[in-house]
Amino acid sequence: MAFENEVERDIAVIQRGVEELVGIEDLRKKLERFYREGKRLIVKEGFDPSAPDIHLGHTVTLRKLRQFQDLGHEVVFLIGDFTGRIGDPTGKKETRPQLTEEEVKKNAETYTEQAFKILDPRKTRVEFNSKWLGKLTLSDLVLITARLTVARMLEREDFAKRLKAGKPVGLHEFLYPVMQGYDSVALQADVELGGNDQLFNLLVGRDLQREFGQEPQVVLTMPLLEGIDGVEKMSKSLGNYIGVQESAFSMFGKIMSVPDFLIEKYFILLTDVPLEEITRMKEEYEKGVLHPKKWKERLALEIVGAYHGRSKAQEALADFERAFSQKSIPESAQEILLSVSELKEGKVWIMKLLQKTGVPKSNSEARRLIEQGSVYLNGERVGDVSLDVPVQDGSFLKVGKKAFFKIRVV
RNA sequence: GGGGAGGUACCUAAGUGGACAAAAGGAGCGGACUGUAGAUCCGUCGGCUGAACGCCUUCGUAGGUUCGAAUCCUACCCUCCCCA
Repeated sequence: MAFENEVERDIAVIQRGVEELVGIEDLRKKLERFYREGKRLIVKEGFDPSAPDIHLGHTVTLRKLRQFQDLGHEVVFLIGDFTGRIGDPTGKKETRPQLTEEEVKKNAETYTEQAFKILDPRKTRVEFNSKWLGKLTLSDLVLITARLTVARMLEREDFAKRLKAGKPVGLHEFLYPVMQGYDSVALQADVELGGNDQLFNLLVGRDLQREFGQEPQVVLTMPLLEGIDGVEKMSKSLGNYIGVQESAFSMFGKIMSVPDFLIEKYFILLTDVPLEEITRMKEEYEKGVLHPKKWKERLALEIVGAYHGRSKAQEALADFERAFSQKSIPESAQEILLSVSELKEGKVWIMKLLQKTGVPKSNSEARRLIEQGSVYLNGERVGDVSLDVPVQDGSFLKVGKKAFFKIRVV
């Protein structure tokens, strides 16, 4: 076989961190053809337009897409504007609210803008699946669905589980994998990427392509990335996410609060540090030579550096040390504005001040925070709800462990 | 279409006329400890009021009975199971 070395080398790159790779022989064939005839692979991933904030969880597959681009292939960034109306059954969510065309457009823009922090725009094609799904007639749909069976649908773990648990399964939910699969047909995708929870959907695409006489796509899933709680999949709604738009300080801090047992996984999936090096660090950690905090710092530097640059990452580290090791004021504390008229003899009611931070969701919560001793002004605990506290320009407020504020009096 | 079970807070789940803002566990939040990790312990966990054991809203929805309803009645909506 010609180009054997190139193909095997590429496959090794592609396999890093992968959870499941279905159709490795197909992949080999496709890569071989790429080298022989120059036919680039079409690598597709679908994105939900209703959640346009990209976090590190999304970047796991985005980074993989980027690797394909670096190997010379074309990425189709597919916005599921049509599918989004149904809602992926993976989430416990009901049908999603219909987005207007403008909303979809706007979300798509912010979405791709963020995605291009990772993807190469020149090798990315953005598509919307309403383009073909919107044109299907009912009889088209019947013909497509006729190629799949109910038993096949029930193989999906999520459906099977809910069925068994006596939870509802909407008939329309069956259409989600069908439509996603049809996307692959419409795009003639060579590879489809997704999180491991997408495995079923991606496989349907493979089946469907075969039914339509196409070469079946290679299915590649990445592990789901646990969020900073270390348990649940990283997601915005669970609040356990690290957004790619976040400040260096906040990103750094969040990475430091990730449980130790995830360090290796984060390294593999979120950095370009070579696998051998990661393994070496892990061994050192297990031998007790490498302190986990140091290891994690390295991780944070890598990730923050990728989004903010090396020097900003270093600053974030220093700031982090200042805030937590030395328990003093981090440079990057958020400012809260207080006008002179809000002061009485240089004092404000502590509750007022807390509300300004936006941390407590209600006054009751604010009270709780104070009563539980989590509020510090200039390093001194404020434990009494009724206190009026003296503030000046530059006063420093800490709420809980992680929220820092600098007070500006104007 | 017939029969049965059920809808309680973020989740699981108790409660079947007053002591219920509602048991218990989990998640979350906070404190101690620490490395903003984990484990552990303690506290908290609808909202409003410069806070009182005062008020408002919440037990699928809308009405009703009652001094008083998550609990009883009526109608409606939704889900699950069995049969067809």
